[in-house]
Amino acid sequence: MAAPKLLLVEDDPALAELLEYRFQAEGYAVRTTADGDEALILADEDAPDLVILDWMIEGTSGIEVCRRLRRDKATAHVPIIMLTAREAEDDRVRGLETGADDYVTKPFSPRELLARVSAVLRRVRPALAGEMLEVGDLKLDPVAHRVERRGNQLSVGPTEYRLLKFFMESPGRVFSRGQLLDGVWGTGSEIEERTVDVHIRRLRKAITVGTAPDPIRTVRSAGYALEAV
Amino acid sequence: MAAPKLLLVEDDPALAELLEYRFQAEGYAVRTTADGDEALILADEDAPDLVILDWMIEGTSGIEVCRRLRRDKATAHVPIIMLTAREAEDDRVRGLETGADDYVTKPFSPRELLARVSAVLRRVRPALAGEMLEVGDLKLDPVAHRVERRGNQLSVGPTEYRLLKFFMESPGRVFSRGQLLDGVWGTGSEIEERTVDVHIRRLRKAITVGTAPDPIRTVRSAGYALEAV
DNA sequence: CATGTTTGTCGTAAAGCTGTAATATCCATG
DNA sequence: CATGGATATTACAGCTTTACGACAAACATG
Repeated sequence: MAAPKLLLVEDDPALAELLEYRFQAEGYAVRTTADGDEALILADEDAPDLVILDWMIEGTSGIEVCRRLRRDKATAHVPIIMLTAREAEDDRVRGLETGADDYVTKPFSPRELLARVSAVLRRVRPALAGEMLEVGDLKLDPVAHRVERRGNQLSVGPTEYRLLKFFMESPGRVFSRGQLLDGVWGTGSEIEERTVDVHIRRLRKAITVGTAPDPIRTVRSAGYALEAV
Repeated sequence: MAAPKLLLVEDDPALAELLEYRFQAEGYAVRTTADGDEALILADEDAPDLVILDWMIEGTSGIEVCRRLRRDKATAHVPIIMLTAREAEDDRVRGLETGADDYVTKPFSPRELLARVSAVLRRVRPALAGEMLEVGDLKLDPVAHRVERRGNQLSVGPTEYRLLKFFMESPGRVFSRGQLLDGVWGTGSEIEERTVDVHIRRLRKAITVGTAPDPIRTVRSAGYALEAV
């Protein structure tokens, strides 16, 4: 999973450093600036997945930064979480009206901000919040019903799709043909165990990309497993 | 524009009445209940566009209501704003982790809650807020009821329009015929699933412009999805 | 009320998928 | 290296799902 890219705009050095540290520890790629104008430049260079924006910063004000981010097509849909003083209800309302997605009032705990960032990302970019299955170079998006390998869209039939999804939910684990029949075809299916072989073959064929190695391992007299390649 | 449907779950009668009044004045269709179990029933009968959920209610707790809404496929994607006591940071974090989209801490002003509701709806259901929907080269203006593609004005029938709008609110996502019937025709419609095919074909025909590719993807034995082309 | 549009359903054609069986190949072991 | 057991591959007939065209009823519109 690519690390979600955050842009942190905060002019209190102590708070900025604390947050940067915490977010990096959680697997986010963080860039930080104390200045509104610089924030706009950074956001324009490489659009972040989410902006955390202190409302009271030097230079261009938070509200103005928010408005300009929304106006620029490249960043119009990047979610923004603003940090405001507890008392300033007006700021909060104005921020939401300007197009901020959320606010967190100071003082807040890093844990709360983390939960909020993760909630927003989950909503806006499900793929970034881990609703996507990844095993080695295989990616499966259950919402879009898509499978991709090394950037190539794969065309996978219904049964092969279910089979692959089943494997990807337990990477590395060996399943017997009986277990696969139960898990993929449904308990009590009246299907020949040998038929599994055929679908494994079809799946292997479907996920072949160039010279990439076969990620499905045959375990003689036991079953099959999907390996992270 | 159809009035956005809110479900308000609040057991303080005074607050409930106040909010109901304010939201109706702003053009929302509000249903109110004080009880968690009843909330689930109401939400299931007719999925609201947004739920405002007090964390401390009688009967089933707020967190449980939230979890169950998320678990039911029909309401899994309905945004939830929770109302919490100011001090209870744990509740807020837990709420966000459970799948709530936002929280507002008590006491709050109705104006702030209004701003937040509108912000959430704008983000999750842009069409409800009158914003332009864009997916690939398709543009849909919910206010003017117009659809255009690559500069060409398209002529789209009523049902096809609703269908397209529904798709454009969740680009890339695959919907089963049943989900489409619920979302576009309304819950509990007594229509043949095969009929969806026909409307898909009509929609495909309506959005054909020159040699532009078909943005509607058929996912065999699963449904259809609109792709950003 | 006449006219054109929209809507849901059918029947059929076309496309795609599935399970099985027959055959070839692989592999561990004596 | 021969052998028995297990897996791989191929072909195919039957089945399921989707696309398409046509139609009558319902609806809207002037």
